Amino acid sequence: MSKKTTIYDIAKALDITAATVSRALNNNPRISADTKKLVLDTAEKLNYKRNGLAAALKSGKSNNVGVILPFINRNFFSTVIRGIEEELIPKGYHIIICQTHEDEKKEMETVQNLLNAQVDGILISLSRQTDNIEHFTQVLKKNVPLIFFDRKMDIRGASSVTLDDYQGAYNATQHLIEQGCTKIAHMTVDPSLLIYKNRYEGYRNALLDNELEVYPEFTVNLKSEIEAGREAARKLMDLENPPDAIFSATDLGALGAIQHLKSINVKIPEDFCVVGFSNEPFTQFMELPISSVDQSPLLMGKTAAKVFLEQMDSKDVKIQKSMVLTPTLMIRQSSTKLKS
Amino acid sequence: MSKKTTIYDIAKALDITAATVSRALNNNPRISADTKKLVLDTAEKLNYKRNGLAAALKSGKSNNVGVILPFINRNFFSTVIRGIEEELIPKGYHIIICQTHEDEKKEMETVQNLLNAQVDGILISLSRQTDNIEHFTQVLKKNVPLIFFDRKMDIRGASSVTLDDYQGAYNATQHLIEQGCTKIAHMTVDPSLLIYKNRYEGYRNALLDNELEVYPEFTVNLKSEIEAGREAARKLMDLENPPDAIFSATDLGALGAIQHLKSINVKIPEDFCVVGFSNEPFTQFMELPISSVDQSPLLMGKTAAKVFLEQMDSKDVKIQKSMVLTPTLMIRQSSTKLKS
DNA sequence: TTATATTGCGCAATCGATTACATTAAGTTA
DNA sequence: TAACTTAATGTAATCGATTGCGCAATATAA
Repeated sequence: MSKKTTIYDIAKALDITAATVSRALNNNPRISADTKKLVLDTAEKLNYKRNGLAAALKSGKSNNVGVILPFINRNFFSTVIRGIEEELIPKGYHIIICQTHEDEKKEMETVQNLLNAQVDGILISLSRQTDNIEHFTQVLKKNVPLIFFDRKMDIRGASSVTLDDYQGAYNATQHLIEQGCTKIAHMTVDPSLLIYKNRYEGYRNALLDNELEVYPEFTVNLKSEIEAGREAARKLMDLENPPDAIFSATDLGALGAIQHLKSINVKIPEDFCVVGFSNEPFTQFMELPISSVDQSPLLMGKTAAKVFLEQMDSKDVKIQKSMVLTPTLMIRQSSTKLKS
Repeated sequence: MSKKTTIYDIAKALDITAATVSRALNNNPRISADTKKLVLDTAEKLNYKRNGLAAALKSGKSNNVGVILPFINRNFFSTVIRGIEEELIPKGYHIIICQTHEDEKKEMETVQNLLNAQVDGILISLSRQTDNIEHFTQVLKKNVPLIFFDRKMDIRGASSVTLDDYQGAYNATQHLIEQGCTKIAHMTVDPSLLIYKNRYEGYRNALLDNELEVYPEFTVNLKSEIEAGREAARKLMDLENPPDAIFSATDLGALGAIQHLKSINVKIPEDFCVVGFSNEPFTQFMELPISSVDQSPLLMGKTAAKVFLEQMDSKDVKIQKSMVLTPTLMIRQSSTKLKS
């Protein structure tokens, strides 16, 4: 276990001081080209590796950024992460990923932990439960960039990258209307979360703009689970005047609904259309591929990362950016009544 | 932006030295209970937060562990991560996740980066390409625990947690045989990777143990993609003497095969059985749920984390552990010819 | 009562890199 | 040539926490 070589070792080898070595390694213009080369060569020879911790301690910059999200094992989130990585790793950052499991308390703890670990920034997608903002004001007070993605909260000083959920929902609903559906139901999850509220509004306004009635009993809340989708579809179809289409705010909900509809021999898409939301991979694998709204998770991650980098580059100026990505409707068989 | 409080601030407030404060905070037995209480109270009052970087620099322990894997946006891997987190976060560790995208060069870079960041340990699932071991011996030389999961390499000093791929494949094949299939084909990916080699061996030996012939043309290599599965199935069915079952080393391969089989009106499971590997979520969502071998990713992650903790607890003693988890065959409709 | 533990805490070095502030030598200008 | 730049490097403090060693005060033993 050979001791790691430090700048002092290099200094000793060249009979100069550690300060000079440090400057040479950092390509400081006040160091002569000759010395730089000597230092670089010796560093190489001695197999020198910069001790990130020491540098971090002194400079206050850890080169770590924290990413907080509800779950990692969901395609949407893991793809966002991939986007973040693609931007940040090449810049020398490390990504610390933390899951909240939709638990506000855990979210608050995690923020504290990351702050103690001296992260240079925090990218976060809110837990469902969260309504406290104290932990976020703490982040901002410490002048640590805070960027929300997907699930945001409006806080002065925090940036955000979100999807235009309203537009996505509007487009999906409009598409169903264009397919000839007139009694369109909506499955939502937790209307207290902004994203679901926006999806509902998009759905609602598309109906209104097309002079279709908005039946309250056509909007059902459910957990984002497949069984819940089945159950909700059952209830909808048991109505006196059942719907002829469903726009679901989640893909699993849509899938559950389709399963129930098939089980009661409803023909999709001939007699019933379904559109989901998130464009989860399975939607295209199904025997009956499911139409869905794509959230561009890769782009969202990259964008959030870029916003973070901007904020780092100009720590003095206070930047606050709110970016909204445009969703893409992926039209598949589950809603293709008419061939266009 | 108030300056962070340090142990010196606490010391000054109580008119004692920072050394005492440090010891009190670390619950050192040489500090009196009274002093400890005072320090703790004052720390609370001044909103003191330990600077992890400083502690890390001094102690050489960063409380970060690196997790390296090919992709994060695959259910198997993201669930392994969840398992790792569940064990390590409560112990105060942070998890730095890095993706190799199956690129050996990137893997080597990543290992270097993590080492420079002074991680306390590295948990890794090999990239497909990797055959170099230099970067791993470097890790071990620095006395940093190295634990492989799922995709391993045999290196002195490194531990591993893997699945008994052989057994999983054997059971799957045996199950197909018990369903009455006699001409069982096998879709594999990259036979140079140990996991696929073992799956092949399991398949092969199950056939041999049942005195079934092993036809070379029944084993096909493919990428882990759905189209490849379709294509491979086409080739298999075009054989003079086509198979009556497929055991695929990947779920996407199985799905692609099923899609092709359906398209040529082969009845599953009546006339043809299919079993996949990995138990990806979609396998149970399908209209025809696909049998698959579950890899217990959560358990794998937890186990790998525990092995790491063990190694940390006894840094002096050299522990090398190889753990093999038992797979579970999830029998679903795609291979249920006979009701048991 | 003297010798010896034990308890509680301070002193100061240390981890490795960074950087404001000298300092020295060489080059330039008038 | 004196006065002044400029270039290149050195000095030493600093980031915040940890820890071996030592010392004083109190407790225990002989």
